[in-house]
Amino acid sequence: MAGPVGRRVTAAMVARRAGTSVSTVSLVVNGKSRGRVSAVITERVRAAVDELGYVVDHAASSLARGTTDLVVLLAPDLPNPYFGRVTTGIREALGSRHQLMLSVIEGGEQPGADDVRRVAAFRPAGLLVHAPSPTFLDDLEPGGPPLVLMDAPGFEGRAATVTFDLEPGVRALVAHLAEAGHTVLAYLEGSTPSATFTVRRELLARVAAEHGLRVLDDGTRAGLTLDAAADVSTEELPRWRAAGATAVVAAADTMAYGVLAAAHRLGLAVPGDIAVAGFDDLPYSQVTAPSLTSVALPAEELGRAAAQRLAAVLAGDGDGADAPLLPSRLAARASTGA
Amino acid sequence: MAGPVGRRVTAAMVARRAGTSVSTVSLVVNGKSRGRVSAVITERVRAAVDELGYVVDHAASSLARGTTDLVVLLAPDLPNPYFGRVTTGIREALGSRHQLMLSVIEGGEQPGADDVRRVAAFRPAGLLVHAPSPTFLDDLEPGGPPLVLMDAPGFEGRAATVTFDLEPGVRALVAHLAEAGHTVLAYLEGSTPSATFTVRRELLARVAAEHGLRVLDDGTRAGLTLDAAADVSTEELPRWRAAGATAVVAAADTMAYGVLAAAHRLGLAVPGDIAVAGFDDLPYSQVTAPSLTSVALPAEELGRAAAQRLAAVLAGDGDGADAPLLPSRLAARASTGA
DNA sequence: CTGAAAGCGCTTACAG
DNA sequence: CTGAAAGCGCTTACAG
Repeated sequence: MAGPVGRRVTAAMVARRAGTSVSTVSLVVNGKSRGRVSAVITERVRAAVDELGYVVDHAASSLARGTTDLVVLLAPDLPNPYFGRVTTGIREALGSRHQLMLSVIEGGEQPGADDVRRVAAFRPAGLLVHAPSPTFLDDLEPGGPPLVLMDAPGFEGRAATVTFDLEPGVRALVAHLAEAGHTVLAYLEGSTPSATFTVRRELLARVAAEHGLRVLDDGTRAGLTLDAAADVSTEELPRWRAAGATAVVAAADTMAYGVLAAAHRLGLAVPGDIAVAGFDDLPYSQVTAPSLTSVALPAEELGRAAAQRLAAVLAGDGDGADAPLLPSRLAARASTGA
Repeated sequence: MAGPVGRRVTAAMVARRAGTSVSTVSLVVNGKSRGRVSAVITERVRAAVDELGYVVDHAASSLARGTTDLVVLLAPDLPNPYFGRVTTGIREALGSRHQLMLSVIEGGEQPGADDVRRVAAFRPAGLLVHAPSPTFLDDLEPGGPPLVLMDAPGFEGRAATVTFDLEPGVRALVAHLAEAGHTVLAYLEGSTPSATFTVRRELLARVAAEHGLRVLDDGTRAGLTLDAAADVSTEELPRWRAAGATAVVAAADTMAYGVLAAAHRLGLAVPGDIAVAGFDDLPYSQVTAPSLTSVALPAEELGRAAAQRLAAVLAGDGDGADAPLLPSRLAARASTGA
C-alpha cells in the first residue's frame, strides 16, 4: 500500500522482491498462474505486488499483447445530459473486464473515420459509437477495432448496432397531438448530422401524414443545447405560428427546453398558444414549466445493450442481423395539454 | 486515404514506401524533422503517411517516450449535466496538444488513489480530478502524473487547484433569503464525499448565522440525481417544515430539481409553502417550474482554468500558492420569490 | 513448475 | 542529413 517514493514500479522489481522471474510475475498478475505457478510463489508475488503497489504498464502490456482491455466510447455530444445516462448503462454492463474511456471529439463534430483511426492507436478491445452520421462507415478502414453503433438507425446489417424502435413512441405522440386537435406541426431539427435525427424527423412526418397532420418542412435546425435552441426558436416561433403550426416537436429534450424558454420570452402560453414536445425524456422534463411531453428513449438501456452487444462481438458472435431494437414510448405531459 | 486492407500500418511500412528509415519517419511524424531531415525526404514520408493512413501507435510511442499526450479526467459524477459543461471548457483550453480522455470511475464512488494508480498505467501527461474528497491526497503515491484538482476547496497549497470563491454567491443567496423573511433553512447535502459539498454547507451555515438565520443540521443527504433527491425530499419536506424551515437549499441543481418534484408530489407551493435553491446554475434551471434560484458556478470556466493550470504545471510552473479563484454569483429566480 | 529470450512498434542518443 | 541499434516494460512460446 505504502509504495516506494521512487519511480514507476516494474514487473522486474516485483520479481526481484518475490525472488522469481518477470515471466512468473506476468502470469500471476494476469490470472494465468493456475496450474502453472506454485501456490507458494503465487503468494509471494501477490505480496510483492501489494507491497510495491505494482500496476501492469498499459503501454507495454498492450504492445506485447496487441490489444488492451480498453473500451472507448466516441460520442458527438458529451455535454448533453442524455449522454451521461448512456455511460451509466454501459458501465453497468461492461463490469470490470473492461475499462471504459470516453474520447472527446473535436467541438460539436460528428465521430468520423479520423477519430476512429486516432482512437485505434490506443489498441482498444472495442469501440462504441453513439449517434453516428449516415456516412460514418463509408471511409472507415477495415482492420480496425470491433465496434458497436448506438442509436444508429439505418446501419442495421452493415455493422453491429443497438437502435431504438422509434415507431411506438412517435405513433403515440402523433395520436396524442391529433387528439388534441393539432393539424400543423413545426419541427426543430438537431444541427448535428446524426442519422437518428433524420429518422426521427422523417418518421414523424410520415406518421403525421397518416393521421392527416402536416409537419412544416422548413429545415429549421439548432444546436443541441437549451441556449442554441432558444435563440433559434425565438426567431422561428412567430413564423411557425404564422404558418399555422400549433405545436413544435424538437429533436431532443434539451432543445425542447429551449423552445419553452423562447415561448416564455415571447409571452406565448404553452400549450395554449403553442404545444411543445421533445425526444429522450430526460429526468428534468418532469419539472419544466410546463412539464414536457417527450418520446422516451431509455438511455441506460441503450448503454447496457450496447455493452452487451460489444461483449458478444468480442466473443466472436457475428454482428449482423439480430440487432435488438429497444422500445420507445410516449411520456405525455402538460406541455401538450396532457 | 484509402489505406490497405491488411493489418496495422507501422512506421516500418511507411519507411519502406518512402525509401527511408524508421528513425526518419519518427522524426517527420513528430514534427522534429526541421533541420534534421531534407525537404525531399520529409515530403516523401508525408506522402507515404497519407497513402497508408499511418498513425503512431500509442502503446509503442508511450513506452519509448515514457509519457503520452493524454490528459485524463477523473470525475465522480459523470451523468451530471454540470460535468459535461466542464469538459467543454477543458477541451477548449487544452487545444490539440493533448488528447482528453474521461476515465469512468466505479459507480458513484469518489476518485481515489487506486483510480490514480490505474490511470497512471496509461502514462498520461497529466490528470484532472473533479470534486475530490478531502482524503484524496492522503494515500496518493508520489511520482505519479502531475495533477490539477478542480472545485477542491481546502486543497490549496497541497496541490495545484482551481476552485470557486463560493462566498459571494452564498452571501447573495443568504441576503436574498433573509430579505424574503426566511429564518430557518433546510439543507439537502450531496451523498458523495466531495470536499466542495462540505464547504458549501458550512459556508451557508456560517453566513446564515451572521444574518440571524438558522440552517437545520439534520445531516440529510441524497444522491446527485433528480430521482434520488426527490425520494429523500418527499420524506423530509414535512419534517423540515415542522422544524420551521421555509426554504430548502440543495447542494446541486439536479438535487434541487428533485426537491421541486417532491414539493409538487406533496402539493406544496414553491415558493409559497417552501422556497428552493441550488448550486451550479445549470441552463435547465431557467425553465423549471418555478424557475430555480441557484448559486452560479461557471462550469466551462472551471474546465478552462483547470486545463490552463495543468498546462502551466506541465511547463514547470510550480503548483502552489497562486491558485486562481473563480467567482460565484447568485442567479435569483422564482423558486425563492425573485 | 520456472526462467531466458524474442518481439511488440516506437524514440532517441549515437555514429557516420 | 541519415540510419543502425538500444531500450521502453511487458507477454508468450519455448526449453528445461
